[in-house]
Amino acid sequence: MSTELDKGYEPHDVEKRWYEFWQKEGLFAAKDQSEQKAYSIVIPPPNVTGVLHMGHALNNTLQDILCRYRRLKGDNVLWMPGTDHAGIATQNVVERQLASEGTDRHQLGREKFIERVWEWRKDSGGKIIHQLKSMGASCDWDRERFTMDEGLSKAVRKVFVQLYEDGLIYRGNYIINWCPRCHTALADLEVEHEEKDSHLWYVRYPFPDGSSGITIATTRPETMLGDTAVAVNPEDERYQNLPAEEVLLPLLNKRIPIIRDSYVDMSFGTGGLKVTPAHDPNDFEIGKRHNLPSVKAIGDDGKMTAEAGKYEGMDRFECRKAVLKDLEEQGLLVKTEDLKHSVGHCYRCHTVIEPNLSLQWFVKAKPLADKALAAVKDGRTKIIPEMWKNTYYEWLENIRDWCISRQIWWGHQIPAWTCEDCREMIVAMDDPVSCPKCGSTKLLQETDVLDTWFSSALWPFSTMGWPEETRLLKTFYPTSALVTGFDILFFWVARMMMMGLHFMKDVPFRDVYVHALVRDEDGQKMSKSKGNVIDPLLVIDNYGTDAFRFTLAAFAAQGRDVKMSEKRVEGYRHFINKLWNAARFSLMHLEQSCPEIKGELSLPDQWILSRLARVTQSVEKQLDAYYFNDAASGLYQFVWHEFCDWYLEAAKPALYGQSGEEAQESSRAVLWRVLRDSLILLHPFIPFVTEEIWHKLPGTRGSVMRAVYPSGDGETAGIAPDAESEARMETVMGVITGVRNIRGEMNIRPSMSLDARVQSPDEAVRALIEKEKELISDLARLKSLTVETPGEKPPSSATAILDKSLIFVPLEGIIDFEKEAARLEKELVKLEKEISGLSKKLNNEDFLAKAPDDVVAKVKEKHSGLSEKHLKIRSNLEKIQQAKTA
RNA sequence: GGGCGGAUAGCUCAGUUGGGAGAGCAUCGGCCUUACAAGCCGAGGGUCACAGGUUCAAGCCCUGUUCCGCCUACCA
Repeated sequence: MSTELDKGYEPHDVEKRWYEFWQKEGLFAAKDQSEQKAYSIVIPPPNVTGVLHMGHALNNTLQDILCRYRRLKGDNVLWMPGTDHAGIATQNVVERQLASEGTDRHQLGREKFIERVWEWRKDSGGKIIHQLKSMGASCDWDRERFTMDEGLSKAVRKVFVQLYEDGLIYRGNYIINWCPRCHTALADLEVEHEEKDSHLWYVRYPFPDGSSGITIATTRPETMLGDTAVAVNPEDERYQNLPAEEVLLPLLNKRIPIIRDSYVDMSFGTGGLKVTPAHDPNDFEIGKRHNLPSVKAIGDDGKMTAEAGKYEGMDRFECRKAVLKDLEEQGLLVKTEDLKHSVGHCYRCHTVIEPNLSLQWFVKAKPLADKALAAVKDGRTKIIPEMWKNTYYEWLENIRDWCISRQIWWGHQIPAWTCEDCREMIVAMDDPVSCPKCGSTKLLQETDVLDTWFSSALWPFSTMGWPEETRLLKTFYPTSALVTGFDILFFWVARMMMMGLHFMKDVPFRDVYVHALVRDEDGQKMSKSKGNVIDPLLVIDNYGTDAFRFTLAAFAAQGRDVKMSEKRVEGYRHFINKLWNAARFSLMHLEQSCPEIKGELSLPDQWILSRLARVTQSVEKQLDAYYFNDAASGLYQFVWHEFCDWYLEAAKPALYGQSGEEAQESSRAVLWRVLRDSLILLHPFIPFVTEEIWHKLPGTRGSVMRAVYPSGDGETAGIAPDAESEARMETVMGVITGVRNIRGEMNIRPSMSLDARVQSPDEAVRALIEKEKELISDLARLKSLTVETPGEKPPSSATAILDKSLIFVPLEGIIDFEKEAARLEKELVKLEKEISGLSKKLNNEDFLAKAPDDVVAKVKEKHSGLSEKHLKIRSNLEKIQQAKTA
């Protein structure tokens, strides 16, 4: 294989090639059983109807980083992929398809319709899986699951039956959230509330004799057609001695009772409340307390029922207008006020929700929630960042029963049958043939299906083969981590906790890492209607997957939203390219050999190995704690500013053989080592480019995914942080920077070689600079460098100060005295500010007495250092000013 | 109504034990220096939202205020 690299990195064919390679080599595969440490993550299953958006991109990048990192560390990693059947959403998609063909599901029939959905799924469902692959996701694809698969359906059924037998599932008539468009009940969570400008209408319900009556206030006048009472607070003095105990319901001219209930807020409106038990949860409760009949005036299709009299068949919003118009004409509309109130919408189709009385199935949530609550409180499951714990507690502590039945066709049909003869309810694992009570064979299966979230609540164990006792479960349950957005903390995470604890007797995951939302660059939520959506696939096309992934990781700080803009991705593409070119340069010097580090190392060699050891340690620490951004930016800093900017430049003479063969050998060895380790460290973040370079790097075999993860602890790795080399290198870099600074400020072209003199009272420093003379001269572009004890300042020279040393650059004929004076003055001002701050501390007796000794010593040292520096600069400035006037 | 988060350089944000205010981008100046102009070298830029408090010491801890964002709620 050629070791030549192209001048710029071209991601597209590289990505495709390596992804296929990884799959072919089975590098994503988990072992059912292994000596290795187990690490597992189940993917938050995207909707089978879904297309990849920024949220998925972030979510899966983070999971992939964790999984690739753990694999490199030698763990047996299972990343379980799959999709969710998304009952309502999928049914909607196929129904739209039918509509375009001029038919609908009722014409087709249930069985045929389900077939159609499966067909749709085969053809176009699961598109998102391919898109995840283009993100580089290293899921164990051979294990891909779907919530409607046979195995998972069995798990669903088992759970339903057992919960029913445990008394945790019941059926009953309650007010639920009804979506008239999707034609199904929804859980409370599935209703999205939005503040809307609306009105509060005051309507007079006259007494039977037509006299004054009671005026009520309502935001939904159409529901009055289902009113069965008017309520007032028993304490309300305005309604103490009424001439009648009934009023006439306008428009329908029906007598309804006046009831007294303390629920009524006397301060709201007129203190009169219309009661519609069939269309309002509160009214339903009041109705129960007072034995009121429930009248359903709005049907399941959102149109008025026969109970609505002449309004029958009218759409509910049309009816509102008609009712208001009629009331107005009859003089019963007393007044209209503006009112902001929140209106519930269907989270799937955004239709206004209708609270509706209906026979549904519910999960009794409290007993399950208590366990889920305890597991986080006692730390069996950790939520990261911690602030989400409160949100989790808050919800579980106030949980209400969960409506799980949906009046759609696509989903797990509820395994319940009613005997037509004796009305016995049968809930069973196997379809019953006859009624166990009366023996009748006339059994009718419940037509409702279960909420999709019911099946996804089982995901961590149903995907691993439960209810069978599989080896997979034994190896990987509880999973190590769950990575998810906070928007499904309740929908999914809390419910998985409840189900996992109930059925597996253990939490479903050790850690829950909750990441933020991806927003646009102005912090707005991305949405199609706003037109600010950035398509991840387009980003990948334009910048490459690695650049995109690195951007996501670098911005994924805990507890803060990720603001995404293409410009940022572009910035990180530059980083990928930088790495690419560093590799290109390195490979020119590495040729075929895979050298071993031996012999005496140069200072830059020692330094870069120490820095490598540090970044290795810190990346490990950061990833273990889910500080993705810190890990990413630490690597960025190391690769670009330490490896490329300093090490490669410093190592050039040695690499080009200008310092002898031995130096060339050892610098090659160090270069190889640093590049190799960097590739491994970077691989979880940017898998493609690292794999590509890995294969060009001599001395590597197979995939970088099979590499041994480096460690920076010296013991096992041979490299360790080395504070002394770092300090020495810092001094050297300080001298170089000092000269460069003078160059920059004096506008001296880089092509001009300079002389420099360093004066230092410190013998060790003089020796160091003397020893590294060549390196310094090279990087600072000096033609001579003299090292001496402090003495006379060379005439017409610019000065830089490094600790106790002075760096002079003689600029005979070049120096601009004005400029140099200004430069020094600026430096003085800066120093004075710092010194005065430190003096203030040192003059404070309390500080000296109470602060820890090491802090005091540090401040003292700093103060004296800066004071000395100040003195030197001032004397130089004086000389410059003399020279200026001379 | 309840709760949570945020306010730090022009922009986007780090700042995980209270002791140095930092990065990237943008800006300005200089460079085609044999990996990279998608680059290199250098520079400027801050009342850490506001007001108090604790402390020898506060971006960080406490109290209050303002403004943004989000979640939650049976507000007719």
